[in-house]
Amino acid sequence: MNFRQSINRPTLHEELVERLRSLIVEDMLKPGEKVPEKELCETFSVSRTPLREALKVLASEGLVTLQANRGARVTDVTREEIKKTFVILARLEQLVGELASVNLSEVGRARIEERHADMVAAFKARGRTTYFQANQDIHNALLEGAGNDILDTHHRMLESRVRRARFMVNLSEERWAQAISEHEDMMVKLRNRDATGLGQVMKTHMENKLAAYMKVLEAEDRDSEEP
Amino acid sequence: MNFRQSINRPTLHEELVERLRSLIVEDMLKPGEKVPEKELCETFSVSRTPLREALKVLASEGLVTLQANRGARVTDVTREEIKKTFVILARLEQLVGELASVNLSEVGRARIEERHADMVAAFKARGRTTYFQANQDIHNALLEGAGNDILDTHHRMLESRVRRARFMVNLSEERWAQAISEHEDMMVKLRNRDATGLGQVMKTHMENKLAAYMKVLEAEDRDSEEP
DNA sequence: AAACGTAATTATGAATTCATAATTCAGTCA
DNA sequence: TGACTGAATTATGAATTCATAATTACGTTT
Repeated sequence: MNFRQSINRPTLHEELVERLRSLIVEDMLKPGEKVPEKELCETFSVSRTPLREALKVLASEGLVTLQANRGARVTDVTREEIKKTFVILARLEQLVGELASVNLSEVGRARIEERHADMVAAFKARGRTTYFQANQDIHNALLEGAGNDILDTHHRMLESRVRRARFMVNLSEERWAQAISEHEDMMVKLRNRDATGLGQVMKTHMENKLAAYMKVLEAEDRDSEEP
Repeated sequence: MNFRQSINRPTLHEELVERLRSLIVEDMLKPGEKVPEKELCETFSVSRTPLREALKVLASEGLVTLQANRGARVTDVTREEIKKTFVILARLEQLVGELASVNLSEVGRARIEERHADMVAAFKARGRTTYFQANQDIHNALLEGAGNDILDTHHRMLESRVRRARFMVNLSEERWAQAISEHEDMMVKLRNRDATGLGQVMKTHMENKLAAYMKVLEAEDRDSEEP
């Protein structure tokens, strides 16, 4: 039995970090927008102290930007920063692949295979939400399977900064098909416990995501130039 | 002229994050030790609010561990966690090498060559402090030269957790010579702007540091078994 | 004397208060 | 009318206060 559950009452600021992170990642709070302490205190019915503590933590993660005496703003992640983040994420994903190949249990692998099937089905039915969810589950399972919690922490930090970008990318039908093919490849490598192979595929997978994202942005740029 | 200096007065909590981080990294506050808010407030003559904000930030970096209603303790980094951190650092170093090869200016490279010469001289004179400083400068210069500030941030976070370990490692004369040789190799690769090569060497450099560290620990274990 | 239970003390999480920097807005003058 | 000045307002950083959880100290019981 797990006694932790009953005892573990998280502190306010911990909960607030989660809630605020969600608000930002889910795009309820838009980039560049100022984060009004007062208003948020009312919505969450807490005082400013724990809220400000939470903002400090989010700032250290880079999700919000603090200016002395001018409060917090949702960090407006520039295109350049997104590139920089993806480059790092690609390497971390590679490491995740290598570690998961070795450390993931057979049970864990089987579970991933299941979710992979769900994902392919969602692709065929063009069910984006279901697809995103399955995709997320697979990546999380691999991350967990890698058995390196510190890697997990930093991966999550980096990913939260570019989450919006990742949503945009898969809008393209072409990229979607490519992503599925890459995932098929990942499953093959995972079945064979091919550490180097899985690492390589996952690195490329991420690099292709960046490339697709940049392509989308460039298309947008062209559109806005000639109205 | 730089006007920033005069205007930029960092907030208390920002300064405290720096001060506390130093205390932990420089081993003034030992792992496992509880961080007494009251005492620190007096030494820094600030109130608890900014100090606690700083602790929250350090906790999100993993340098301290918070327990609800039980305050903060300096995180006692286990051997396992040190391994996990080094594994990640090795990959980030590899990326640093690849990026620096491409992005570092010739002026920057020349400066690193100078510091490298200082480091070799320090090695020959067995000047550990000078060696450590030059070594640190080289790694920082490469990190900066990579031109990816997000990489920089995460690298620093990870490094601060294992700083003590890195100091221990270079105590061995054998490892010291090996490290110098690896650094020579790095300089060659950097001169040739061999991105893949420099990345590879830096990855291996870090992996060897871990190996040396583990060797030291195992020797200690043997010693403690048979007193 | 050891172990348990309870009261006193201390430390911590969170709310509130206070001082000051930033912003807004009204009034003035060109 | 529009730009500037300065007072009023608001928002923020930090200190203080308050309520409660955790720890310690003490006394009781066996």
